[in-house]
Amino acid sequence: MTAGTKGQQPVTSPERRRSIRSHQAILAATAELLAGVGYTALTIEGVAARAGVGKATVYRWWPSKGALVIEAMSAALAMPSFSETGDLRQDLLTVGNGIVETLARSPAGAVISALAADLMRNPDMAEQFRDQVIRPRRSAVTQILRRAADRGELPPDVDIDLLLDVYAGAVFYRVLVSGEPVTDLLAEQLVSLLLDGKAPVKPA
Amino acid sequence: MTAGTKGQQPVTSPERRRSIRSHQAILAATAELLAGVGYTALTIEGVAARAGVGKATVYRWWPSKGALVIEAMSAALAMPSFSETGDLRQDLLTVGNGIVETLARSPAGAVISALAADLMRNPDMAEQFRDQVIRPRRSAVTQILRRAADRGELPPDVDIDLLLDVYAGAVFYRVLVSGEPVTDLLAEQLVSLLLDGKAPVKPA
Amino acid sequence: MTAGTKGQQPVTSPERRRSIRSHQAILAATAELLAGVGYTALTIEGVAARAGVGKATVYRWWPSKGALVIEAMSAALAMPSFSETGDLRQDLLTVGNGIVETLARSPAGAVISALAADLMRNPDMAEQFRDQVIRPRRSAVTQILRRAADRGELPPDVDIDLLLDVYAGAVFYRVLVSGEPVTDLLAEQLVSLLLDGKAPVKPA
Amino acid sequence: MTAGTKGQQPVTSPERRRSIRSHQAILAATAELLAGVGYTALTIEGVAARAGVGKATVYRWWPSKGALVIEAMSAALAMPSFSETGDLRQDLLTVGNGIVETLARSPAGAVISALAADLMRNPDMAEQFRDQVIRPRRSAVTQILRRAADRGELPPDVDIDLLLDVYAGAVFYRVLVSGEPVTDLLAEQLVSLLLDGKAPVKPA
DNA sequence: GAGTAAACGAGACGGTACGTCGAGTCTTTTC
DNA sequence: GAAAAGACTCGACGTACCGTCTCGTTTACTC
Repeated sequence: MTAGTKGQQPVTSPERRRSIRSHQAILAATAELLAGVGYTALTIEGVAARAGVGKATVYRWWPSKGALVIEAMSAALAMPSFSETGDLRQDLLTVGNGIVETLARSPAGAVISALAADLMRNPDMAEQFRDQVIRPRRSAVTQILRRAADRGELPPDVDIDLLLDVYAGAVFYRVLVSGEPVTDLLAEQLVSLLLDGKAPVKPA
Repeated sequence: MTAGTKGQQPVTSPERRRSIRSHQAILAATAELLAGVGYTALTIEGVAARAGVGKATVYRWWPSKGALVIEAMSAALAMPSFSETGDLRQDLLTVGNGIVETLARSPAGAVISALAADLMRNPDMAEQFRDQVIRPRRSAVTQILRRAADRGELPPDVDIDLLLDVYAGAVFYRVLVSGEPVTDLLAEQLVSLLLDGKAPVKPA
Repeated sequence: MTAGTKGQQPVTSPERRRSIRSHQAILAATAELLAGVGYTALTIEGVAARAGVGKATVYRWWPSKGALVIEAMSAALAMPSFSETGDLRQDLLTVGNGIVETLARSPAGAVISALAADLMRNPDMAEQFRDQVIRPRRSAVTQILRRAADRGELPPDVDIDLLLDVYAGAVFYRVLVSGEPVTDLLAEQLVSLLLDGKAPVKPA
Repeated sequence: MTAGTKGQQPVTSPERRRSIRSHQAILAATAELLAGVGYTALTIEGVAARAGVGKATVYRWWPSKGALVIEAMSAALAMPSFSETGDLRQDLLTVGNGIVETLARSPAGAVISALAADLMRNPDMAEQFRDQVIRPRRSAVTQILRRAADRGELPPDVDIDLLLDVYAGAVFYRVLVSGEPVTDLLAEQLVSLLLDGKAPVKPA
């Protein structure tokens, strides 16, 4: 089960980890199974078996399936590739397409959705998720916007977090809830909304 | 498991349902357990027991836990209360606060998050969810915006669906992923963005 | 379950049976399923389905699976073929081989074994079984012995029932419990024991 | 279902059994339930519950209800008490009454009857049954007869197995099939038949 | 020949048990 | 002396039948 996170940190400090090999085999097995069968069908038992490891070894280092998956995902998920052009609109489009790509087309989107339930009920896990997955990726993008604000392309007091939440949220919601197709157009419409203040209009 | 939606409709037409009492007891039990223990910890076995019904009776009419929960939720979840003032900004704020309320503060938000994983992997269930939960609620709001567009308060070719996706998505994403607090301010910022085209700024 | 025989007779007298066709379809289906899947795997549900009949119709006329099977068996099982030669030894051998044939080689043996458990716990069923299956077949053989006793080939006060029990019992026990092979030799040894009073010896 | 004995041995060698306590609790619970509710009404679920053990633990070590019951029975059933007097007739009578007692009056008879169906369809189980239940008890009796044959009280080439099958078979058959009462007289008649070669006669 | 009562097919119902799976804990064995 | 192996208790899974119980819908016997 997902809960039971009483012992939320590894009981022993990571340095004590004897078998780095086991540790990595577990993460690798997790990543493979995530890609293969998805989050829900992934079991600790299966991870242990595939990693050639006892279940207890998994439980020693990770308190829950979610925690394990988050760590595996953060190791496997590519960081967004910087390619800052200095043109805010262009950069934002690139970023947006990256978001679309990750959430709507890669397996990561499905995994994040599946994590959602656990994240809501488990603040520790939510914190870990933000720490290891969201923040590193966001901060790269935040830099871009920060610099654009400094250049005057955005209001100096722009709420970058909100701006990104709007951006990612729209994509996420489409994929998850409304089920509308997510196309490249979406990124364009969103950039137009955020930069030009144009309420989104249907394409001609 | 959650999936397995091969037979997505009740095998027999609903008219054959003999015991309306059972049927409703099951939905009621589901709603109670959702509120009590949440989606993940809800089991068909528990629903059947609480409803005083055989497990087979549940399985006869609903193909999966998700389908059952969606139906129970759509029955239990209040429709947004209209209070159209004719002032678009005001109406949109009201709508927005309703969304915030539902997603961030009521149990419904947690349930929807929990459903997310299933919705991604199961198109039938996603369709049912949109049909029974999203569309009825959205269409009410869509009317408001439609009329505002007719009045000229919005561009005539405004993409209402996208607009709503942006709105709800931002809230959803905050609650679920970024974990930022969701306050009344959020609705204001979003309305400001959507209507005035102002990139969101941090409050003074 | 096999029990639950509270209403052991058909509630209504057999003359009221409306559909002789149904009645016979049920017996036929039972016989087919007995031959096909055996007693244990035979279900009332399966019988009803194969007979194109509602389950209730089966329950209306037979109180239990066992009762149904006994009736089907008694209808299907051939009576021992008389071929009395007047020579007791010869006749007894023929009878013996018939018993061996029925119990050890035909499906009937397996069915009777399977019924055993029910017969022990259910006197009504045991009585029905003796009435419909055992007695008719035994009485034919009893006649033969009776006549042999009259001719003086057996003591006039011979306990025919015990004699037959010994005969059939030995076969039955071999098949069922000790698992020794049951060959034609067995009948010979038993006849020799019963007629000549020779303790059985191993064949040369 | 009763069958399904594909994996007839415990998958792991018995030495791996961790909890001897569990193992014995299961056998004890089985014996109690056998005595209490009988074979047919005995369920693995019930055994597990009464033993305070998970169902899976039962299934881990025994492939079927039958196998479990056989082991429990062989542990619980008393061995025949030797009291060899050296007088064959007397010893045989004692043995016979023991058989009558066990098959016709103790619960063991009912259990064996109930096992019959499974034994017929499942050679592995039949073998286990003979190994653990029949053979140990028979060999004791076989010794007696063997010695009597050595003393010349029986033909040297007497077929002891058949002799015992006749003996036990007659009792078994009476109890199970013909339903005639099983009295002490039966043992006498059978001994008389086997030793004196007297066809059984009705008592005066 | 119409009216009526039952028996009928169909199958939903509340249940019980099935045999399997995975969770998370605990113990034994191995390196 | 950690970690592999895996047995353990527990609880839910989804399925199969049980025997009972409506449902309409045929019959086949009255009148």
